[in-house]
Formats: sequence, structure tokens, C-alpha cells
Amino acid sequence: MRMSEGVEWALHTCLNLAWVGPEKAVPAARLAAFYDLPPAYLSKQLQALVQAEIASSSSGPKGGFRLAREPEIITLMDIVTAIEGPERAFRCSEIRRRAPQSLATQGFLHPCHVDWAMREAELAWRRELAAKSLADVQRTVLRSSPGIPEHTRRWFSEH
Amino acid sequence: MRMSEGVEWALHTCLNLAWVGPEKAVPAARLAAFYDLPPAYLSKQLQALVQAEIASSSSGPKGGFRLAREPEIITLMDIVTAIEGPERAFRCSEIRRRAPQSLATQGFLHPCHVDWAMREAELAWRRELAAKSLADVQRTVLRSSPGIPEHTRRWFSEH
DNA sequence: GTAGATATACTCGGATAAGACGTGTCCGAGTATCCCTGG
DNA sequence: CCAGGGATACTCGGACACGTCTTATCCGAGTATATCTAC
Repeated sequence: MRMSEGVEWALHTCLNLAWVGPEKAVPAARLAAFYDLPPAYLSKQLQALVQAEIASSSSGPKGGFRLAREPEIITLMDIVTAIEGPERAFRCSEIRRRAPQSLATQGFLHPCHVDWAMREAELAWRRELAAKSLADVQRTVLRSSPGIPEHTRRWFSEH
Repeated sequence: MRMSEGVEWALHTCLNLAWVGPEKAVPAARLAAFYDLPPAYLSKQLQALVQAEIASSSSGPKGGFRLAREPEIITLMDIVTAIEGPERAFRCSEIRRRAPQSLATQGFLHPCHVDWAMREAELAWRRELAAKSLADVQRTVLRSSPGIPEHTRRWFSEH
């Protein structure tokens, strides 16, 4: 089980967009340059963020990406789901129905208990991610490195 | 993010081994036949379970697999880790160190906050899985379908 | 009848291919800006 | 001086290859059993 590397990029990029603020749009190429990432590929991730209505895009000169909502109402779960898709990590294929006894015991009438246990664990994970907003992360960063917001904002203003 | 299908197979197979009990060894081919799975591939998953000391194997006639420990002290986390490996789903590549400002703000002295949030969520998931033992699942199954244990045991005794 | 050696058949285990998904790249469509021209 | 039209340059967005991991398979090494033979 491996999460796409794009998730890390998306999270940090959303954070950068949050520092810049919604007034100014930032092109994908510039967002990529900040971390020295492949611009075309980051662009793909940004598309996903737009589709999920986390970011909004505008074309042409002075165009680019900006956050579509306030950081306070963007959760880490939103971002992860946007990149990874809404599918669960564990996918129950109802394997038990192929068991020779499944007809005799009518096991398929009840929900799959293995699936249920896995679902519950994954829900705990989702709950935890949904409880943390982008603004929460901003506050944590601000506490440990107060200079970062201004530095970042300034870097994206240059050029 | 997608969990290997082998995890589902391993979970159900461990459950079957639990019903059969540790007295009798069951060959991989027979375990595969129960759900009509590719025998050679399930064999590979079983190898992983042996390496994780969840199951034990024996060669030759009357050989096969059996649980190495009591179901009470085998957690779902153990099984998932055995198949998927110990690696985390989200892997922080310390992307922030490539930021142009990282030297100025000495951001790399503090832990990565994005990573920390993701780690915490994944820990919640692991905790949940570690809290559920194979015996717990057995009890749930027993409650809803009391016939299954005996049916399963009998099927593996035939032939 | 019993014990030992041997042949046998069955098991696992690691080395070896095929397919799916994530990764990475490119170029075309669209748009806001800027400039130029005419009034 | 001002307004409108057009050219321009910059942006995103979807279509197109590459690499890596999961999936799937096979065959050889090893072992407990059962048989056969000799005592």
C-alpha cells in the first residue's frame, strides 16, 4: 500500500497557496519551481485539486491557481481524496461468496466481518484527516517557524 | 492508494486456519481451492505470513500451513503488515528542504508538520487494526453465523 | 514379526514472466492583456 | 484624448509514452510417509 507521491506535493502546494492568499493567482510552473518539481506533472495534480473544488484556475497572463475556499474549511482529507480518489484502500471483493459453504450457511446475508473491521480502521484514518484543516497546519508552522509565511509570500511575488 | 488484494486473501485464509485449528496442517492448494484462488499466488502470500511468524509451514505429505500463534494474539495489523510490508503509506520525502527559503528560515530543524499530521492519521488506522485480533473476528462471525466454523472444519477434513 | 533402508509422492520456496497503475511529458485550445489604430 | 479591435503571449487541460510495482506462474529442493527387504 503506497500513497501517491503527488499527495505530498499537493499538500505542500496548497500550503503555499494559502500563504500567498487568494488575491493573486500562481502559475503551475512557478509552484513547481519552488520545490524543483516536474512542472507538467504537478500541473496534473493541480487539475485534480480544481476538479475537487479545492483550488480554482484561470488562464492567460496573470492566470494560475489559487485556493477556492478558505484554509479553515479545507481539510487534509479533501486534498488526499482529490489526488488519490474516493476509493477505499481495502476493497472487499466478497471472496467469501466463492466458498463452497456459502450457500448452505447463507453467509452472504450478513455483511462481511473482515470487511467491516477494515472499514472501521480506515474510517478512523479518514476521521483523523478530516479533523485537520489547512489552517491548522498553517498555525503549527507559524508557531515553529514564524518567518516562513512572509518569506514564501515574497518569493512568489518576485519575478 | 490501493491495498494489495492479497491482504483480503490472507485475512480470510487466516480465519480458515483458525477454524481448522493448529493440530492439522492445510496445504496451500487446498486453502486456495476453498475460494477458487490461484494456488501459486496464494502460496506467495502464505510465505509472507510464515516470515512474519503468523503461520508455520511444514513440507512433505501431511504437510501444509497452520497458525503459529493463538488467534487471540494475532492482530489484523500483524496480517496487513505481513503482506503489505512495514512501510508507511505516506512517505515524506522532505520536499520542503528543496524550497529556496529552507536555508534562510532553518526550516529543516523542525519536523515536517505535513508529515506529522499524516503520521498521526496513519497511527490511528494502525491502532484500530492492532486492537482487533483474529479471535475477535471469529467471535463476530460465530455470533451471526454459528454454522460456519463446523462447516469449514469439515470441508478441510474431506479428501 | 520387526527394524532399517529405500523409493515415492507430496509439500513448500524462490526464481521467473505478464499486466496494471503511477509517473512523467508534450502540444493544442482558450483567454486576458497589451498595443495599435481610428475617431 | 479615448475607445475599439486585433495580435500576442501566457495560461491551463487533456492526450500520449515510460518505469515500477503488483499480480500471476512455474519448476526444483526438501521431507515425511509408506513400502519393501533382510534378519
